[in-house]
Amino acid sequence: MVNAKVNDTKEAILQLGAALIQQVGYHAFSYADIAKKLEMKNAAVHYHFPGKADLYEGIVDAHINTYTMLAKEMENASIPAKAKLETIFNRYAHLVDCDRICIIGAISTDYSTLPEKVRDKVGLLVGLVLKLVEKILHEGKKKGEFRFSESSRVQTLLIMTNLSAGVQLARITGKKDFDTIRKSIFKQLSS
Amino acid sequence: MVNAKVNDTKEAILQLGAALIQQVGYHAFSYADIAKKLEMKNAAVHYHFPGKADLYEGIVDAHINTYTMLAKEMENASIPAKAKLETIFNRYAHLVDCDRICIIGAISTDYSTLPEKVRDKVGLLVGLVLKLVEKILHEGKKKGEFRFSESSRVQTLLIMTNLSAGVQLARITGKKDFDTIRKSIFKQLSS
DNA sequence: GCACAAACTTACTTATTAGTAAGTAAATGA
DNA sequence: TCATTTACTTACTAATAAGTAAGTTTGTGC
Repeated sequence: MVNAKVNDTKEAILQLGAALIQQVGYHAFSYADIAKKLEMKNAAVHYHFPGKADLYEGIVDAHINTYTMLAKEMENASIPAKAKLETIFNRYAHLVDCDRICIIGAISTDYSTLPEKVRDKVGLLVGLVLKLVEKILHEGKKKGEFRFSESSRVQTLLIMTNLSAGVQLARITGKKDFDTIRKSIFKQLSS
Repeated sequence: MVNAKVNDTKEAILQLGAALIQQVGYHAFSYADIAKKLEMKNAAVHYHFPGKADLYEGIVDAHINTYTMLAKEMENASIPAKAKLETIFNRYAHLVDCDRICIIGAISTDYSTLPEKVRDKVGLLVGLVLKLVEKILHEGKKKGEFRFSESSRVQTLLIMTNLSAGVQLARITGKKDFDTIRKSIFKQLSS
């Protein structure tokens, strides 16, 4: 990989880094692993991300961007709230297929070992994701698509913990349990 | 630490190991960390657990024992199902205070890096925990303490994922969110 | 066509990792 | 009491970790 565009390589490192965090955990892979898979040298990874914490920060930043964009898209999309929520669920279902766990779940394991700067950004990311789902639920309730007795915020906490740990559990007990959780949530929301 | 009883040292390693897995993650601590904290040499830890995977296996075994005993106690206890469920919830609430995440959540991160032998035992452990809660919910429903429309098994999946990811989320957003989830679950169960 | 910066590689360092081999001190058991 | 076992320590090894300094190639603006 000689002289590829910056953003290509940097992007590739970010995506592989995120995949590894979600597949094996942050402390279970090294820069050498990344370099080997991307067919470059160790030092090339350090060129883009001097320290491993910088890589982590970059990955969190990327997820903040993704969810900021997703939130904007959903704000403007004129589709049912149910379809919006399904989009979120599909993202999590896909994780199970890739043998990944959700990024927030993965981060929560590493959290105590992260520098404060990164922790702060993680807080931002989590806030973003929760807000996104909260808005979908709120909209769905207002439009009569969803029915739930808790506040949208509390219902978001319940559903997002179902999703996050559902993906984790599926690793151990199989995907069927994730699908069961998924169905149950939608059933309850439209009862 | 010269000539302490086997079980004392071994037990201390197991407990510290579990704490570290739940606090910083399996791949984020070393035998040197354990040795230092227990004021012994690196090789002493290897004496009790030759490889790190053996330590992991020992920790999973210990949890299997704990939950087997807990299940037996609860089987025989003549207290309300609600009290039994509260015992489970208290265990998880305590984790938040110790800056730990739940052992199953922690394991799910490491899962892909574990040897098959350990994975199998993890499967056993998860089955045990789920069965324990399922029985509590089933009993509570039969006695009219709890009300829920799903099967006990599905309701267990929902609640346990709420709990596990609730503890993880609380690390990032604060304990208040865990308490919110807790209250909401009990409210829904007795509605 | 030349300076310069971007995107690397080569070649290293230092620390830490898991793990082992050999020795020792104290308790146990016959 | 003497051999054996248990629970270690001492002293090491080989591999891997993160990270860096210095050099090289390649594209770009002027």
